[in-house]
Amino acid sequence: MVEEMSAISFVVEKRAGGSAARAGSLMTPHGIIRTPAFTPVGTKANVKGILPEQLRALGAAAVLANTYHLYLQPGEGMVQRAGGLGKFMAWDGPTMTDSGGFQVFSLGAAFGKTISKFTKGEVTEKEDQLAVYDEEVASQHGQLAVIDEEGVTFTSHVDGSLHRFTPERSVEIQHALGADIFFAFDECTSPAAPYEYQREAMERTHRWAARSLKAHRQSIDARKSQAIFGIVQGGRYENLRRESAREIASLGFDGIGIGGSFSKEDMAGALQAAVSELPEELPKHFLGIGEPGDILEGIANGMDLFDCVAPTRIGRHGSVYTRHGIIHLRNGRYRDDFTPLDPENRDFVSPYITRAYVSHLVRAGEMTGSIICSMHNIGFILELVAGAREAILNGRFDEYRADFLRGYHS
RNA sequence: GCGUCGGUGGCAGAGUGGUCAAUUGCACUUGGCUGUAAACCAAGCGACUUCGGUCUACGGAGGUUCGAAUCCUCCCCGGCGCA
Repeated sequence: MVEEMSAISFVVEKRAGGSAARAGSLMTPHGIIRTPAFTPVGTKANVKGILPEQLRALGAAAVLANTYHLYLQPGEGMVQRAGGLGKFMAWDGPTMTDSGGFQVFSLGAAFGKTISKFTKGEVTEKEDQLAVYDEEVASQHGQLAVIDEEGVTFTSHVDGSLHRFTPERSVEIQHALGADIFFAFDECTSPAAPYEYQREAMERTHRWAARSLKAHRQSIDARKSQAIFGIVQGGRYENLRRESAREIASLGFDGIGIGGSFSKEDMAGALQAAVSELPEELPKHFLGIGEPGDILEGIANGMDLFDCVAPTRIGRHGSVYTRHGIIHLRNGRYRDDFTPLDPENRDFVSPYITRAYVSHLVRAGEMTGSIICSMHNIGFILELVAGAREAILNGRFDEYRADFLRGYHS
């Protein structure tokens, strides 16, 4: 076997005693990411409402952007001419790009429906029927993405034009975007899809993974400056997760992404099954996760990297994380609440800004309210994850996690 | 004083004889949001209810009618015009 060069390197520095949690360092061409780490999502080359220097001040190490969105607007060529994603958005730290695989889901099976990455309880029969990709269903229900063996055909949500992604095309675009780490093109399935479909999609994702990797290896330049992560799928089924992990691990990626959908109850099991089949030394990214509790769950199961839109989305919509759970600033009770956003949080936003003030801004539709909440939430999650890393290094992660959860659900 | 137009739920503003407890927007209340079609989406928003309804409501008081937010009379209030 030929020695494969990689643009990144990862070392595990400390393993927790009671769980699979570990602390490490991920060296990238644009700096070190101390793990576990949370990377804020900057889909269209910006973290909504937040400037790069503010991100840095909040403690973010890296930013994750999106291939599909940047391809449509402003086009990967524009980003390339700017000198790559980081230069383009004036972020000098590490960058990552998602492959567009999530849009196969969000513009496909999930289009026009209420289903998300997570199921809560049973899925209705109607949702179940619509949870797989089918050209006929697509035309009937207005889906913007239709899948086949070779790739995915998208209708642009921006202007309705028709586009085609294949694994090779996704890699080509991601090379132009130039992030330090990017993902193989995959199919993120609906949690409502039945077992048979999860298997079919997973196997297709494996074929796409091999094609993505092959396409990446054909570019000597890209291999010097960019790393590629393969994505494990398999939905909420442990046997599929195990099988997928084995297959993706065998291909020789620089790192692993755990993708797809779960039901809340089965997440830990699916994760454990996948991790048990993955090489210890590879960095592992839990795609699209998440909520504080889910991040801690991920860390406990050996995840090193996380990304999620939740901090900025719920923040923009007027909700913030606190040590005692999420609060909705739109609620009437906060109009006269002159306490800080989260009295127990140390980030630079919450100690100085009152709930009453943010409540006013949010009610008045002022973007500053959304920005404050987004900044606070990103700061909160970054602090949570940084605290987890500290705890792992000090050998008391389990205690840290238990303490946090006790407060969060009180 | 005369003429004229108008007074509808927190606000704006539809409706002009039954299908009106009253369209719609905003405000308000509460949910939701996990690799961002999302500064978004959903539900509720007179009172009581055995959930079938019952009662009180469209400036006020009378009246016409089987039936009135809608038609008539008087009164009160406001805009505009003329004295």
